[in-house]
Amino acid sequence: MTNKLNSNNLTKSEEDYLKALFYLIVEEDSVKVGNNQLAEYLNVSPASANNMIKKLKAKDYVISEKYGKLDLTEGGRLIAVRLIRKHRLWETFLCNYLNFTWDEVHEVAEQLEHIKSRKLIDELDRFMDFPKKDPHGEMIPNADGEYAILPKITLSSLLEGDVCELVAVNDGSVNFLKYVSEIGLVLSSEIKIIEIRDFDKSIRIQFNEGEETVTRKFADNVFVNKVI
Amino acid sequence: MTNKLNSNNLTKSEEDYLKALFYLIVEEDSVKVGNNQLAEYLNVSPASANNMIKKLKAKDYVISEKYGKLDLTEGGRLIAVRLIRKHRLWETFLCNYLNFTWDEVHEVAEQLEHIKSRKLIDELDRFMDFPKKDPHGEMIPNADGEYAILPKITLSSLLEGDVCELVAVNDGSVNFLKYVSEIGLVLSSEIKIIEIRDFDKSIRIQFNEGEETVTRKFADNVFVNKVI
DNA sequence: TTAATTTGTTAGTCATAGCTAACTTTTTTA
DNA sequence: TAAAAAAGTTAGCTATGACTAACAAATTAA
Ligand SMILES: [Mn+2]
Ligand SMILES: [Mn+2]
Ligand SMILES: [Mn+2]
Ligand SMILES: [Mn+2]
Repeated sequence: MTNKLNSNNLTKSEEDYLKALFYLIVEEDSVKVGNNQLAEYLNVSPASANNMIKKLKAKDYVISEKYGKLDLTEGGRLIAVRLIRKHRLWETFLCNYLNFTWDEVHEVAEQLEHIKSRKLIDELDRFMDFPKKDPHGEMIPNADGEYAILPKITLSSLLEGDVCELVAVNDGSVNFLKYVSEIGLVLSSEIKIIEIRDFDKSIRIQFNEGEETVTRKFADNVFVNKVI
Repeated sequence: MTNKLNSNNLTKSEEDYLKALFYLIVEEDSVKVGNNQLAEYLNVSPASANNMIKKLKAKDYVISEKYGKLDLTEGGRLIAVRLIRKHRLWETFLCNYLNFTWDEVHEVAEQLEHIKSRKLIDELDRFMDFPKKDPHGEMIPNADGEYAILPKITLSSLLEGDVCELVAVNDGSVNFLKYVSEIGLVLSSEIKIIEIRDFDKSIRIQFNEGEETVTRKFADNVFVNKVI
């Protein structure tokens, strides 16, 4: 019932809070992250988040002034990046070796990322020959916690006539991911913007498998590399 | 932070208690299992075990009368067997694909066995082509919870002149497992009993890689198949 | 610049899962 | 068969991490 094991001593909850903070601070472009924002992201009450932040401050993973915004210390950031590394490596393993589809992996990876064993994750990395990207196109941090964030240009930021390549999807809901695959899009699909309709800003796109009209909300969740 | 997911709803602790009960009742030959015995096995206080047993009885996984011995219901047994299946499949994966040695796998499998995903474990099973035994020679239950217990004859039960094959080791400590490999024994090694010394019941054995004298305690933890 | 709204904090409660100390029942031993 | 020992139970405590309700501070709008 005791639980020391490898490296750090954080609980699953503490880890999830640090990871959430990292996403809000680094991944999303929200400059300042507040307590209630964190609470909402994690689906907990503001009181719960406040409570946990207090603990993480005591452990020196988080900094903030009373009533002020939140920030991660270097230690906190490192734990978060390692979690993301584990999460993405597991997702890659599930997709590439265990017949999971890209919309099925997140839920299970959310559990697997908390397994404490340095050797496990480094060997898994080696076994897969050090993959660079996860099934959603996101970069996998390396064993030293180095984390390359890929430039995030959304499909919705392009103009009529532009051509781009699908590089990643916003690590989103099962619904969204299923939708993307169902219309025939996959990572590295080449997409041309045919028309942006004035009426509702919906976007007509063309790609290998045909043409589709997608909403702005859809396009906001698709990251691309502009080609033309 | 919520945690429903696949199949059952048991906590890690509840699962570990059911698995422990299963080992004590089925694997070991102790006919009757008591509360304090369970507590000792799990390194918790008798009060803690008693408390958990109460919960597991309420959930209909355990049966016992007040001050009486413990038993698993069919439901409790099934959960335990599924845990053992997961534990042993993960140990097999760690050994055969991730360069873990047989003394390193248990600790990590103890965590991995609690990951809740039917698909994950069945696909892992398929990926490894449905292995029958784990790295310690123990049988892996199949997806239906069918569990073949292999007959457990210990090396210590043999007589001078007998020849046997090492089929399994008692799922034991890192110290023991390291010792076994260091003297050169592996699963399916053929072992001949050269002499049982009267003085201290120590046993002189001969096998491929040479000769060794082992204690009775050692021989109690080695399961064999008598050949001659 | 005051009032309303949003954001953050505190206090107190609950469930889980440990613990110790004290007690009761059962079993063993003398 | 009575006393001692072992086994099992209960009560009451702790820590973690949720929650709600009430309150305080900061920000935004009137
Ligand atoms: Mn994910
Ligand atoms: Mn998680
Ligand atoms: Mn094991
Ligand atoms: Mn376990």
